[in-house]
Amino acid sequence: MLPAERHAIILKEVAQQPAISIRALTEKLGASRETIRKDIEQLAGENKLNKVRGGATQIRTEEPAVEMRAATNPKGKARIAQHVLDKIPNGASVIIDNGSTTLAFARLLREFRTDLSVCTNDLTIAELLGPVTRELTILGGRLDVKENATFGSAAIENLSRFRAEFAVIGAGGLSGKALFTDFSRDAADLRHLMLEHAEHGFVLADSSKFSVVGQVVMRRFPASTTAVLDTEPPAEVMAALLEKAVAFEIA
Amino acid sequence: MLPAERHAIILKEVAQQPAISIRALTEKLGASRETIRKDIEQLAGENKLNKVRGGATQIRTEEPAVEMRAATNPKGKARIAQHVLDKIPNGASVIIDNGSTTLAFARLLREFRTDLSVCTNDLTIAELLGPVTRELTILGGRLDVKENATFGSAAIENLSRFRAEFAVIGAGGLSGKALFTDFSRDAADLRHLMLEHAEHGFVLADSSKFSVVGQVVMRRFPASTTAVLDTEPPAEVMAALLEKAVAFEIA
DNA sequence: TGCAACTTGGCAAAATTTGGCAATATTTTT
DNA sequence: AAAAATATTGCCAAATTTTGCCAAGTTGCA
Repeated sequence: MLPAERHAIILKEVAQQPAISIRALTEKLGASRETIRKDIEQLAGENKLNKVRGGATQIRTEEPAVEMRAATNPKGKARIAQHVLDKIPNGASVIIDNGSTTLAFARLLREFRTDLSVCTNDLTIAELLGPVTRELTILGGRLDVKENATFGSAAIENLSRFRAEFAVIGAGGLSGKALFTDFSRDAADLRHLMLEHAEHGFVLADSSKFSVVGQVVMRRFPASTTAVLDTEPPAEVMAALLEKAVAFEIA
Repeated sequence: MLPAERHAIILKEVAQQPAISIRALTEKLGASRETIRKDIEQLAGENKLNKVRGGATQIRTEEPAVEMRAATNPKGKARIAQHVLDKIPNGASVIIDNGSTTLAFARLLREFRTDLSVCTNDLTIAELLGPVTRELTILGGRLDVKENATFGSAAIENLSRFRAEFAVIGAGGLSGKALFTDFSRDAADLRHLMLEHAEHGFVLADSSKFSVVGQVVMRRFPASTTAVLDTEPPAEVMAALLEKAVAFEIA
């Protein structure tokens, strides 16, 4: 059995189920633990799968739907939202990213801040805040139906004409290895640009994002950016944040 | 059985039912109580579920009620919409304006045309057509809450980068004196640009617009534009249309 | 024969199981 | 209804198993 054959079978298995154990693979492939282990090591290096103790797990290629994410850790998201809200003065201009955490932030805004100028690519947030903000600008672009938000080059171009005092963005995942990651290149690019186009940026990541790794690694944030978490992150995430000098606060 | 597998199954169970007992999970997963207990502890730490005595419960959140826009569908608008729809081939690109008549057109599209590329400034139409069109582009800009659509210089700039085979726009009023009129400069400008950026333009005006005169007079349409009415207009409107050489059809 | 890939063995680390005991819930008895 | 008896569960610590990782040995192939 050639290595390429094994790799193909391993990837097929991992595509069919969320995880596969080394033990199961040794039987299926007739190879020793160590060989399988090295196969997994290599495939993990190529980002084809995640290496975990005892086997491998599939790399999540898309994040769960917004409704699902909104149901995850609502308390943590609300606490983060309140923390950020306290830092935004009345009358400010704010760029708000698409996502479940930023949606929680928008819900708070609707109740307590009716004098803001808001710019967003999230249609759910836009319809939520439209009636209560002083002005609401929507970023045009290709509509992603699942996210109910716009992305793509048109959105980026649209945003390039816009500046704000604050940017509030989300993240797909936060891990020790890759730090902030996202599930699509489009989203990552747009988010980065949002940070660059604001005087102060906030990156919201609740604890359900810990240990989640998306495919796209976000670029280094501008210096004016602060990450806001709801709980103390795992040790390796904490170490990575400190090493990369990412400013962060715990709500 | 890998931890990741167990976690996935536990979360699936908890998503399906409001609560799940450790006892049931030990049987289903073939792991000991203590392992399950630690799994639940960890997942609860990530706020994926609630840890309770004897098992775990799902995190439930109140979902904001989705307000449904009351949709009346007058016969005239539907007839106009059908008339225009017949002229648009499958796979075409279409710019759709904001408004109630164009909304009727969009409803038809949703049922009969799932292979179009659509560009619109109307969020209601966007959410209606998003799931069924090949691609949907939203024009960015200032959100008009009453219209649930975007307008302003940003929308115009956005549109300047966009071209389509067809444009389907509405009108605020149609009268003998002023011909096509609108209620805001923003809307009129955007509509005119939509016509200019399409090979064929359709201006939809049902009979309820006949005796209405808006504040803003629309500029002369491009030659490629056809007005579509649902009934024969009053004599003076008819005369004006003929005099100004506006192409029109009655659905 | 030489080289690369694979296997085997061993040890440390991590995960899991097991058993015990206290706290809490449930049932039975008074 | 209160109290006692019984069962269940949480939590802790030790024992057991599994796994990772390293190094040495073996196999297969050109």
